[in-house]
Amino acid sequence: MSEPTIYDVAREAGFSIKTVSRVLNGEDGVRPETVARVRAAIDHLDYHPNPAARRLGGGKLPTIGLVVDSLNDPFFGEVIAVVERRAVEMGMDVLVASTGMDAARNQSQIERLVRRGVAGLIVAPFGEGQAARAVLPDKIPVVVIDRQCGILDKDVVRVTDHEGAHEAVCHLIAHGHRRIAFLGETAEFSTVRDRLAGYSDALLDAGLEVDGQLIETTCWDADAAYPLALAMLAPADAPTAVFASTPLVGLGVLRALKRLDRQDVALVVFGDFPLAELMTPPTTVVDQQPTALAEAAFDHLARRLEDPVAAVVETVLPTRLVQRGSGELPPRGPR
Amino acid sequence: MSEPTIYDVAREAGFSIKTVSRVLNGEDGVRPETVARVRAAIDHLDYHPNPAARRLGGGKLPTIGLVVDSLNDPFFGEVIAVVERRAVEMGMDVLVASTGMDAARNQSQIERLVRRGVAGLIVAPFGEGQAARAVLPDKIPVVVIDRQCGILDKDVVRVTDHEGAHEAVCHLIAHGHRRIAFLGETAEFSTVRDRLAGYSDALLDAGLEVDGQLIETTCWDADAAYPLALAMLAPADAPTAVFASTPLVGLGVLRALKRLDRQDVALVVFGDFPLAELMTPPTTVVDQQPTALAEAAFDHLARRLEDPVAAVVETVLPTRLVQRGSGELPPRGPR
DNA sequence: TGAGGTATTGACAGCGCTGTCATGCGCACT
DNA sequence: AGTGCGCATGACAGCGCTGTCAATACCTCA
Repeated sequence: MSEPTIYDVAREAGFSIKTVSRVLNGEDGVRPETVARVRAAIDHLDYHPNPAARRLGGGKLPTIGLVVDSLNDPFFGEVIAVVERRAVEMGMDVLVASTGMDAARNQSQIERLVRRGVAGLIVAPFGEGQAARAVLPDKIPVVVIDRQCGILDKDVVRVTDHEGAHEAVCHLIAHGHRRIAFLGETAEFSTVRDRLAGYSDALLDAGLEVDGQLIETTCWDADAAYPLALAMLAPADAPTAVFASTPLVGLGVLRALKRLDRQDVALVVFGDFPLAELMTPPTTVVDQQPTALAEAAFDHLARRLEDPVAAVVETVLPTRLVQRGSGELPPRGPR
Repeated sequence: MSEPTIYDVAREAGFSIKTVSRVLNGEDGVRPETVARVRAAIDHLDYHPNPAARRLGGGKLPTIGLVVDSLNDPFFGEVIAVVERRAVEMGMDVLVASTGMDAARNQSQIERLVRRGVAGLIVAPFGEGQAARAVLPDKIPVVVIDRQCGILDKDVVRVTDHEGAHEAVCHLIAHGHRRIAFLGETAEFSTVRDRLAGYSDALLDAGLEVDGQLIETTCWDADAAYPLALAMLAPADAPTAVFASTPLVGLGVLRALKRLDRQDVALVVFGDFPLAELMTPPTTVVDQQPTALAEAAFDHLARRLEDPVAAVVETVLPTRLVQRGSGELPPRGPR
């Protein structure tokens, strides 16, 4: 009635549990004929090894931990979907954890997953440098996604934040804009700093000055971004274009534009979002391909699961400027 | 160096492991003074019980399994976020699994989670009736969300699909519409059938006829809905209003409207979505409050975790018509 | 023919916990 | 003083697996 155990398989196959264990783990030194007999017994009984027992016997769970800022963010939604699909393909499952942008919670979540015995971790770490590094475990493979945070001894998969922002702002400049706002989340994220640097460099490259008045880096989420965007766009000398460093910030900006009933402000958002093409005008974005990022992260994790001492790699995926209309608006003349 | 075990705690506290175990599990028959000493030892050593060992000793993992159609659907994103937050609050964690709208995968995913030893399951079941019921385990608590599927012996949390659709279509009728299209995913979902029934009833209540030409129930996703919506809206006698039975279908409709450059077709979407208010015109929706639904589902699961034989309850949450503009458009006159 | 090696398999302990049952103790009561 | 009981605690097996080491059979080579 209850689940078959390794003893049932051993009895059915006519070998000891150890031999069954060997077959299960693909160890060699077992005669092919024996392997076949054991396999047949496994199939016949529909046996599945008990992960808890395996773990107790000194192993890891067939489980991957995924730690992200927020589980309902569309960007991470794509990541979760990809990671789960890939994990299931290789017989593993996925424990999810959110940090809620809180350093303490970030740490406790990671510790919990490690104690659970996950085999590996994919993390969008919250925080910076030493502090961020310190909470990442060393005993199991970890792949860092989206951010770098100065972590040198872990595999990292991220996108060309600087270049993507640079390209976007150059694009706006090429369309005649001179006063371009930057709205970002907290500068605690390396991504935001890199994108800000790309923004600044683009302005400097064009011989324009970087005006601190046009830079806002406290837009924690869309709700926080909205009033800040309103304030930024209200003055008579308001910027003629806006660069939003994340989709959530972009959403706040779009709300502000809607509220002000303005369709003449150019906008480029870093990070694509589902309904961008339905905006009026359709929103030009820097696509960071969350799917490809997640696939790459999983590839790295799978590789390191096989070979824990493989060399550390940092993968930087290219971004892609998707012109849809909002980024190609000309600057509005003075009122 | 490695994690402290129950033996370490026992030694530190000066009791046997069994007494520590009793304290850990809140069993009574332990002197308060002893409890305090054991607690102190636990804190001092920063001891955390090993879930795998617990499970092996005949228990369940402190883990909840969550099975949904798709992990990057915004609706389920909200559900995941709520479930994870609540789970972590009570010291549990969350294994996620997606069915990809595939009955076989639905079944294998559920089986896998059960084998892993999750303590409970929250499932948006795929499929119908007996078949759907058969894959749900009986040994652990299960809460069914979003759909009913004729499952009578499990807690269910869903919304007023029929009433919500009825209200939406009445709303369109009240604004003068007579030819109203229904676009839905597959009729395999009870939700879609219920919403279709609400739609039909609203028409009949108003003395209007139900025209099969205006009903489409094969819009699996936004990509499938788009051409179907285009076809539906192309003819000279096209409907003047559309009711989309899910946000994904609504997205397809919005794309079609954008493509046709029509802003005069009334639209109500069942299910809110993040950028609805930024559409032109802003999209009127039937809000199904995914957050409240997830909270209720978790409440039920927590209750049943404590009391496995509690009476089965079905919670039906109200929907709310959110008027934003698209649902209040008047019918366009004949061309 | 016998020593030594290799290939294959098995016996058994132990992972960290919980369940079962036993033990010891102090108390009320006869 | 003797009996019985309830309370607090402990000893120990067992959950299903893997790691270590031993055992057996069969070869090879001298």
